[in-house]
Amino acid sequence: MSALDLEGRLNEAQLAAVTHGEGPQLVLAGAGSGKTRVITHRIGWLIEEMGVDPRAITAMTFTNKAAREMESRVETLLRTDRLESSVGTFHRFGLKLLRRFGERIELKRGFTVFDDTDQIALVKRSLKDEGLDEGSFPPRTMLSRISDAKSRLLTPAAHAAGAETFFEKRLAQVFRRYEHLLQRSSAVDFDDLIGLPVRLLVEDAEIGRRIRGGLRHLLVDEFQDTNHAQLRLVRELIGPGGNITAVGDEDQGIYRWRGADLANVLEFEKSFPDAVVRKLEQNYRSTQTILDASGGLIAHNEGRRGKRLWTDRGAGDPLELFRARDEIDEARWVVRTARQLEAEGARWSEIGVLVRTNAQTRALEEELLRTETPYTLVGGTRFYQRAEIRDLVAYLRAIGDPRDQISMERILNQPPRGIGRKTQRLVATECERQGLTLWDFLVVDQFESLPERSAKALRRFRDLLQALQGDLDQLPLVAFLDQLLERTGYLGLFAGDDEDSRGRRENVGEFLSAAQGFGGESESGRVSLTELLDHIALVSDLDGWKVERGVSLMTLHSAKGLEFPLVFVGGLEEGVIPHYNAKEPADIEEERRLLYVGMTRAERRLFLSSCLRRRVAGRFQDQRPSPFLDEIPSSLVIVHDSPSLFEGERTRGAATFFGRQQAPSEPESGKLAKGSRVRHPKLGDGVVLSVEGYGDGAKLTVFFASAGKRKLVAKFANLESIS
DNA sequence: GGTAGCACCAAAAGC
DNA sequence: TGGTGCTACC
Repeated sequence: MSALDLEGRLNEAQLAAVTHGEGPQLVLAGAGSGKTRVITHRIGWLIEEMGVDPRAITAMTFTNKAAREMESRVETLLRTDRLESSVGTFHRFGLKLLRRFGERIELKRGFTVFDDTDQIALVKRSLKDEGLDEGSFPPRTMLSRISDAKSRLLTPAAHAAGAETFFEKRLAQVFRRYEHLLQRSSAVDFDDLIGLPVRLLVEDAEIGRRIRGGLRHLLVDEFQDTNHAQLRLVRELIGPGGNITAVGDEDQGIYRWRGADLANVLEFEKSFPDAVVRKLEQNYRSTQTILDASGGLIAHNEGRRGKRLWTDRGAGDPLELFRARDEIDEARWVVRTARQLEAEGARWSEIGVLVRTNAQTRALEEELLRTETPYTLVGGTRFYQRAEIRDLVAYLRAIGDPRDQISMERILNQPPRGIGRKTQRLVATECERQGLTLWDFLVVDQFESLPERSAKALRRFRDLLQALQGDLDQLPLVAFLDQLLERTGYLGLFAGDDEDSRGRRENVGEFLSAAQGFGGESESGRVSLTELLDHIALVSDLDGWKVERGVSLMTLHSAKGLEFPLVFVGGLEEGVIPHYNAKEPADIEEERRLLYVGMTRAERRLFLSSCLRRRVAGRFQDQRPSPFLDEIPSSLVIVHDSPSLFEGERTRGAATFFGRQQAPSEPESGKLAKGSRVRHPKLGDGVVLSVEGYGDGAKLTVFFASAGKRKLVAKFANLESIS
């Protein structure tokens, strides 16, 4: 029937979601159940079959990557190369509205978007202004509390009203100051990109009508990651009975600490009373064994609507759990196993190694390097966070908008130009006294209270910026950037021949080429500058990451949305996952979901590992197995104990420790159970590490003091049990 | 004004 | 253990 051949491409549940009529629907999409397929096909269906104006459709995601993927998939589906619907992140959507209508809520034109580093700087400044010290009020904590308040759409006043404790009251003070400084810098933060559009929609009836009028269908991806403000934005846009398709999976909500509220999914009908709720339970990614193992785990969570994933791909191999002596032993096993899989035909890029914390990657990286195994560490230091890049961005912002205090201060003496700490302090008090911004102070040029030397340096700096402002109006962006480096002599900072300098020079070069894409030849740089800065603010490094570069090593958080045929999850220990900071039941549930997300990344095989002890913050610590291991059906897991557990004097303690848990999948094979001591006529005494199969045909892995690990078939090995 | 060395801290990270 | 931000010193 349809040009899109929906019936041929979709299963029944997907088809129902795609062809849903008017009104709200919630699609509970299990891991690997084809949720992107549903969203893209629904967009296609609305346009192609329902004749909806593409421009009246908006799809919101959380990451640029997801947005790009979604957009290109719809384009392929509709055989077009420029989709007219709007597909983008929440924040990009918000920013677009603010750039268009921001003046209606007193936003200055050309405002900047502050990222988290700027935010921290702003919090530190607020603390200073309020006379509070960073020791008792850690900026990071303060910021996350402020962000938390903002993501619940609280104003400083509303927040202050609810403040009772001493700390809360100080927090309210900092919050108020923070907002004030933000405004004075004519900047907005990420929370504002959601919160201010809500205000716009609520307070300005006319603009609200215009925005709503242009929007007929709204699709939201990863709904379990939305916070209160985002839910509110969505509701203001489309209304409680509107055409929203929200797709999400409460079992994959791992951003509670960032303000995400699972209730948005769990109690969806409260926000959208007539919503139709559908479940996608057929999985197209993993084996049934992997689904049952992860399903067994997640079933222990209370806060869920419940799903049971199934596949027609067959059972597949059991999971393997390796119990290592320490993280080095663990890393060796992971890498050895990975290399073995590669030797058997897997490609490096088909292997994903997932861990809870960044610190865990160290041992793994060392082992990967040692064995010359190709790998990519996903995440890590971000390009736009590097000092040299931040400096350049600060220049661009300060030139674009001299009121941006934070940026102005950053470049004031970078590279050094005679405006040192002392001068800066003098200038700051002077600004304060006269009630001027730094830039106004420079322009007014009343430097009487300053030493002549400083005054000269300040004038030189002001003239430099003014010259650059002129350049910006006359030159296209790229030429302007060259001019910027020229006039400031910035690269002089990295003139050296050492590796560090070279790297930084390269980064600057990379930044220039990234800027190439913005603005044509003829334009004045000013227009494209805003675009470039918006882009930088909204883009992260993870976006540029490609899979083809070897084994992927990353945290569980960054693994979300990815899949690998072969997956390792390391550090299944109490304190690692669940992390020791997770104390409340809700935190534990989130940790469980995190492991669930990791496990469900696997297509064919899943390997788990844990350590008996681990170096934490530089010292050894005894580790207990993660309680989550008990929640995975034991019949689906083969357990191996590290041979190194049975070496030397550690043998006893280790054996007792692990003796508690028997390898679950093996039927009793008489005396030859895992852990039992045996004697071989030639190889001498040993310990059974694992048993696969049963009876005479069972394959044993035995560790012999004389010969190391050996694989034997019970029938032929002639083993004698000893004790 | 620049920098070496030391104290301090260590969960995750999207936009 | 390693990375980072600040102080003390040159």
